[in-house]
Amino acid sequence: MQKRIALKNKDIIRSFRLAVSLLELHDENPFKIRTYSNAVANLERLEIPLAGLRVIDLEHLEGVGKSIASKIFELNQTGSFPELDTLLAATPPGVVDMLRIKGIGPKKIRTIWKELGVETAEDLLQACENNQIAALKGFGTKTQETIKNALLYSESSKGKVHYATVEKYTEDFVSFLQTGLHTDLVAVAGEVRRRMEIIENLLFIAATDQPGQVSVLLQERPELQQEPVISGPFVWRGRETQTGVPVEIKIVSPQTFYNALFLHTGAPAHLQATYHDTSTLLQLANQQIFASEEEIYRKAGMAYIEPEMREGTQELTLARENRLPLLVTNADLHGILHNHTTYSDGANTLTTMATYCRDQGYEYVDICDHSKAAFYANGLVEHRVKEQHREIEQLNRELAPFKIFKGIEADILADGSLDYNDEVLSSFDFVVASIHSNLKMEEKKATERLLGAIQNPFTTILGHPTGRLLLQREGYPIDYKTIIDACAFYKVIIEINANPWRLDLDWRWVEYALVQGVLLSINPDAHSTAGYHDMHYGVQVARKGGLTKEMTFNAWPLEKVANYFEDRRIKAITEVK
DNA sequence: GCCGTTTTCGGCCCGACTGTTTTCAGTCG
Repeated sequence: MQKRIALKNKDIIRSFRLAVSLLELHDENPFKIRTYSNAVANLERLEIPLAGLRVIDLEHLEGVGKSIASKIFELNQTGSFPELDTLLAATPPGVVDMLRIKGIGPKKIRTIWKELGVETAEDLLQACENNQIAALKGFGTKTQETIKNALLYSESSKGKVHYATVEKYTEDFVSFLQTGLHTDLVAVAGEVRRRMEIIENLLFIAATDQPGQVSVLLQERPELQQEPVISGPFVWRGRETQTGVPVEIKIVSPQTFYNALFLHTGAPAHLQATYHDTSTLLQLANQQIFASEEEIYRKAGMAYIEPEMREGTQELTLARENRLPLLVTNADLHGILHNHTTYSDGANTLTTMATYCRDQGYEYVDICDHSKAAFYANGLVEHRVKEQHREIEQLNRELAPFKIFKGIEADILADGSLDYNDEVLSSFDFVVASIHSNLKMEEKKATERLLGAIQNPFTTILGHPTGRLLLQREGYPIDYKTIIDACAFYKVIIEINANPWRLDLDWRWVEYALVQGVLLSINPDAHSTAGYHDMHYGVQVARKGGLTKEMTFNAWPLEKVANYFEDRRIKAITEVK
């Protein structure tokens, strides 16, 4: 009997996306490919789980007919469907991997594969080095460079993961060791404790008087593969096999636990900081046993520094002068800005997005669907803006005192203008301006384009300033100081996009923004109710950068936010008259 | 492969941009 697998909608969508790419790669009927793409677009907007549906129910879904319905059903039964299996069997795995390369699509990959016989990333890099790619018809030196850069970027991302990928794992693993070793003295240290956006290794500190016990316990963790050559009696080293991330477990005596935790949390620049003019924190923690991290800082004559700030930048001076900021917390947030609904490319309806947010205890939610230039994301043409506004007004009457603000994520066009006229822009409570197209830009071009949007009186918030996707693509280069200075001058709020793939504005620029008096808003860019939970990651990087409650726009209460939006909107209308 | 009929087969088909061409295919969002 076949095992029934309960797939999530996104897993099903992922399989169909792969099928689309493979069909294109194998030069199948373009209309068939379009149909699959349409089905994917419709499935993305579905609020109900596909897993429980019968074939006959599936056939009634928009864009889904007999064939696709049975494929969805089959996916749920077996995890695949015959056509996908056939396509995969006809494609070398290395060629399937190439589909992930940004800047080239299935057609170009087909040419490379068929003309040059290239079937792996290594061969592809070699072909770039040998100038074979540039020589292909329809290719040139620029395409070859694009491919080479993408391969090198992907190579440099190997064995690294987003913070969000390992957070839950590290928490569970700490509990596991605490239970097994009968102690509370187990903690994650290193990059994870510092809440770095990209994690290159997992480091744990475990206190026990019986070091041998750790190896015994780890036999229950098949996902952890030891590398005996680099391990020892007081350190276990190896890898977490699902992600490939290196893992290190330091085994210490209970007395030295806090010293070890301290020494393995701060970045080198933090530990090398001097206190009382001569000694470093590193020396201090190596010389004397402490019963807590607070005690270490006290001894050094500094205020306690939160782990996420221990990077060796401005936090040491602030701690010495007892001027450390009181960092924003999840509990400080009153509302959630920048969210998508089924009006554009979100998975949940306006009502669902709003009531969910209300039920989580927030005072307000801001809906920012895509604007009309984002055709691919079903961006809102003018009459649909009006339609959405009517629905928001109706819901606001029903849900009061909870408030839905009418926002939009307006595309910043190539010339820095926004893609609606002033009249339409003035109909929103506020505007998030973001770049989504033509991401290949020089720093000068990108900075000027952003400046254009910042100078638009209707722009309230600058969305994900660099467009980066961590571990997947670098953002366009920008002159941070110029952008932040302009936001200060034109009173534009900067978003800290909380999606773990973005975390953009980068936390390294938070302090500079605060010094210039720029407000920051921690926004999830949620495309479903689940997306709201990304706020947590945004708060972490914001804290890392030193953000306070006062300077976090969405930590403001409803009335203050409403007044801010209205004042700004009226000022903009007056300005363009 | 789906849809919508003039019900059983024809039509479906974003816009901007890049990099390659010398008029447009491929890619992206």
